[in-house]
Amino acid sequence: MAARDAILDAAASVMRDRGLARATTKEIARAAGYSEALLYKHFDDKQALFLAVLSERAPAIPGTADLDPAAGVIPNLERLVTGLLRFYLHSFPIAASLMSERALLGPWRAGLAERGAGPHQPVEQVARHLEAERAAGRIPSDADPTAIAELLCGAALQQAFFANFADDLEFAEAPQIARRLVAALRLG
Amino acid sequence: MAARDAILDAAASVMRDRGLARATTKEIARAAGYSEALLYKHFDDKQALFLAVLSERAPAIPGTADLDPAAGVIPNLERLVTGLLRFYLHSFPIAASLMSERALLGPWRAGLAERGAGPHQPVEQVARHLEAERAAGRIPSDADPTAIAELLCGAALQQAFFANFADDLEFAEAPQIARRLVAALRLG
DNA sequence: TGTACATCAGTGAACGCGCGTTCACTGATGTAC
DNA sequence: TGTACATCAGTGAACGCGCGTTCACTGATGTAC
Repeated sequence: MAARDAILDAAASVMRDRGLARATTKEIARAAGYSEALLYKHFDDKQALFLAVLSERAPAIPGTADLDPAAGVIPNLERLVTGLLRFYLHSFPIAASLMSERALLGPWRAGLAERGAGPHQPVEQVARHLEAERAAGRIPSDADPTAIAELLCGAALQQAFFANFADDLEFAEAPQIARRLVAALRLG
Repeated sequence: MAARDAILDAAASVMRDRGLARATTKEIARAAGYSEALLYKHFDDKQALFLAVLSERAPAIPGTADLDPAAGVIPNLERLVTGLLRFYLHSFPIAASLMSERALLGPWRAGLAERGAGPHQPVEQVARHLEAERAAGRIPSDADPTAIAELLCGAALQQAFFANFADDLEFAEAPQIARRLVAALRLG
């Protein structure tokens, strides 16, 4: 299935770099190094190809697995938020584009629901992390894990939007932004 | 200029309801009640029409003007965030769509810059409000106005994204969400 | 007052183009006897 | 071993369609004398 993978990779990169509107079958085939006709041997139609990209080429949500428990609450939160910034930077353009393609939004939502996923996932991940920290007495007992997760993920999403708007795909200042956002919560 | 206004209104509503991808000249003309040809008497081309919608039909950013100073810091912040939730709910789909139309992003950015506007505007507005509150000693002196504004605006943006994703354009729970987000900052 | 012309909002019908999709085909490789 | 056929990845060229855009035009209103 080398061709199928190449097509998915090409589609994902064209969607990211040129935008959903310019992600035509011609452009994707050219990027993949195959004919347009071959796309239709591997996918029923263009929409099926897009949905496959969405489900098989979605960037991984930064997890809490690789955090060092000894590092301290704040540095760990900062690392988590830095990961979120990078995650949203890459996934936002495509996810946002779907708002302009109502036809794709429904099937995408259904596909996510089937896999038990959805746009709330990062929030839930961060909220669970914060609950554990609170249970361990490392953040104030009156802190609201879900609301704080919503604030952090939301801010990360917005900063990713800014970076995309400014066409800054390096996003070198991600760690500083993470530090500033976490500090503002005054959890220490 | 009744026709021009009708066309702008129609374009804005089609962009919002059907998405940028379905906002064709035919669809817009039909919604406006005029011929497609007339669009080109009022706008050079489709892109010029879109840019005019973006600059002349952008929803107003909720200001601090109509806040009651006697109401207290927290309720006022809650009102501000409720306004932001509604603002992002309406402006997000179109702004996000532009990520899929790279050709429109550059001119749009230029147009915003010319008017001294941009996606940072809500953040700056909220940050200025918080600065005033801090200066008046109504929130802790170690609170970071800009970072808190980024958290609140970001969270509002993300909740608007969720609502659009779920196709919930009523967004009845906006005030509760605002209350939860503001409370999590523990500024009281 | 009538008349001749200018202006202007607005349109129906056509244009070329690029899109997604399909079709009939090729050529290499596998397989049965 | 050769031979006949099946399978399979892949393609060039065409298809119809809907898009943005333009064109030649109409009919109402204004204006000069």
